[in-house]
Amino acid sequence: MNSNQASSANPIGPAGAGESAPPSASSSSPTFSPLYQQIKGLITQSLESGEWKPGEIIPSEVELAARYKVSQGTVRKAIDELAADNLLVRRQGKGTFVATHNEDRAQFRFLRLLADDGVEHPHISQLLECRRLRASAEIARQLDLKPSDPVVLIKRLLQFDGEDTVLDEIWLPGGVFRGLTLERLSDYKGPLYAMFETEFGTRMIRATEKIRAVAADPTVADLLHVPPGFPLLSVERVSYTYGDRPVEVRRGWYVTTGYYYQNDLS
Amino acid sequence: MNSNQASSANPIGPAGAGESAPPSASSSSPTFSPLYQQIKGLITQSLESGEWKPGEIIPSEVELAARYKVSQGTVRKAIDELAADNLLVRRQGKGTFVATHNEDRAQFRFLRLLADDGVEHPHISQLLECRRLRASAEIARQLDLKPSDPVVLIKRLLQFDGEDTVLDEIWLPGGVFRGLTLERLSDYKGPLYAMFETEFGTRMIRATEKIRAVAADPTVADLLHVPPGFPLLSVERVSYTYGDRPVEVRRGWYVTTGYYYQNDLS
DNA sequence: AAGTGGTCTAGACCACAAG
DNA sequence: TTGTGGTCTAGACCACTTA
Repeated sequence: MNSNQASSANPIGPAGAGESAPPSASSSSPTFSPLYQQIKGLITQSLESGEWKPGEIIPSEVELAARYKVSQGTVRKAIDELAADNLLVRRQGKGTFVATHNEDRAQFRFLRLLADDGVEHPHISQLLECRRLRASAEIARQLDLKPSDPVVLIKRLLQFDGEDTVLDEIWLPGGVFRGLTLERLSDYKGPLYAMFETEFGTRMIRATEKIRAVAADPTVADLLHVPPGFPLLSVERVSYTYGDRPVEVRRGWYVTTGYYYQNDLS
Repeated sequence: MNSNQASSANPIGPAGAGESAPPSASSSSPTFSPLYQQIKGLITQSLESGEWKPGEIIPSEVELAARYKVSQGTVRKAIDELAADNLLVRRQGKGTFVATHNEDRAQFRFLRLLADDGVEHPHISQLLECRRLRASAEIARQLDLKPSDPVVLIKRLLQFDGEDTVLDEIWLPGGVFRGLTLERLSDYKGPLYAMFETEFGTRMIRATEKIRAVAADPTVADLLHVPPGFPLLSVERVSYTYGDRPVEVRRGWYVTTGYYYQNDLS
C-alpha cells in the first residue's frame, strides 16, 4: 500500500480538491496506488474479518466517506469495483449489501449446466460419502497445503429431472472445515457454497475450471448409469476465497446428453 | 432512447449542474435512460458505421464531451463501459482506441485451449475446404436467416505442437461474406476474426458456447487421428456482432489429451 | 419526508507518452 | 511542454424504497 494510508487520516487534514493539497499519493512514489484502491482494500478487510456478514447491509456511502476521510465519489468507485467482483450488491434506495450464496440466484454462476432447450433445471443432491483423510501430493499442491495434511473428501451425485447427471468429488482443507460431517451436510438445505459460507465462514469468491472430454472409467460409469468408456465432461475446479487462497478442489464428471455446459465469451 | 437526445443539443442549452436546469432526462419519464447510456449508444453507432475503424484512435474525451454537449465525466463513464465490453481500449497518455482482433493478444479470448502445463501454445491452421451452399434449417435459425439462404462453410484443422487437435466447421452468412474463397483464406496471415474484421468489416463482439463431451464419429475420428468413439470436446459457438446480430456458427471438436479448455468463474 | 444509491457537472491535479 | 487518460473532490439533483 501507498504512503497515503487513508485509514483514519490523510497526510495533512481533510485535504479538499482544487484548493488545498490533494489527498492522493505522494508524488513520484515508486509504488503508486489510487485512493479508491486503498479504500477497496479496507472494505475488503472488513468483509473478510466479518465486520459485515453475508446478506447484511454495509454503511452508506456517506458514512464510509466520513469514516475513511475521503469523498463520496471515491468510496463509490471502490464499491463499484467490489460490486463488479460480486462481493457486494447494490440496491437503489435501500443500500449496499454483502453478497451471499444463499438467496442469490447465484446457483448458475458455479454450475453452468443447462438442458438442451436452454432452460435451467433444478437439481437435487445425493450424498455418497464424507471422509477425512490425508492430502495426496496433488491435492496438497492445489490447496496450498503440506502433503498428508488433513483434508475432507465429499462424494455426491446430482440428479437433474430424476436422472443421475453429475458425479462430484470435493476436497476441502481439514483445518478450515473442522466438524464437517455427512450428517451436517445432509441436514443442510441449500447450495453447498451457502453452507460453507454460513457454517464455516468461508466464502467462495472465484474459481477456475479445466474442462476435458474423458472416457468413463468403470467406477464412475456405474454410478452415472452409463457404459464404461462413455464420453463424459471432466470439470476440474479450484475455488478461491479472500486473498486468492484456494479452499476447494472439485472434480466433476458430467453426463452431457440432454444437457450442456454453457459458457459466454465476452 | 429517451426524450433527451443529447446528440447535438440538450432540451435547453448547455445546462450546467448545480445552478441551472439539469440536462438529464425529463422527469417522470416512463422510459428513463441515463445520459451516459445514450452517449454510449452514439459512440457505438460511430463504431458500427466505421467512422472510427479498428486500431484507430477516437477523439479525446474533451472533444467528445464538446461534440455531444455533455461533461467529460459523462463521456468518461460511457467509454468506461465500452472498454469493459472490449469495444474500446484506453491507453493512458495516448488516447482511446478501437479494439481489434489483430495485434491484440485476444487470441486466447476466443480459443481457450491450454496445454496441461497451463501454457498457451501457438497453433497453425490447415484449411480443408471452403464452399458456398444453402443454409440448413438449423443453421438458418441460428444465423437468423431464411432456410436455403446462401451460407459459406469452412472446414479446418488446428495443429498444436504439430498434432491435429481441433476440427472446426464454420458457417457464415453468404451475404455478408461475399467473395470469401479458400484462396483468400489461405493467403491471409493471422487470426480468422482479424480477417473478418479487416476484409469484411464484420467485428465479432461476443459469443456463447455450448460444451459437451461426445464420441468421435468415424469421419471426425479419421481427421483427428483418434479411434472412432474417442471422447471429444464438442464446442458449439454462436458469435455476435454489433446489435447482437449472429454472424457465425462454429462447431468444433477438440482432442483434450494434453490440452484442456480453461474457464474462469468470477 | 427522509435516506439510499444513481446521475451529472465542473474544476483541479497527477501519471504517462511523445514531440 | 503539451495533450491524453486517471484520480479526487464537492455539490446538486434524480430515482427508488421505506416509514
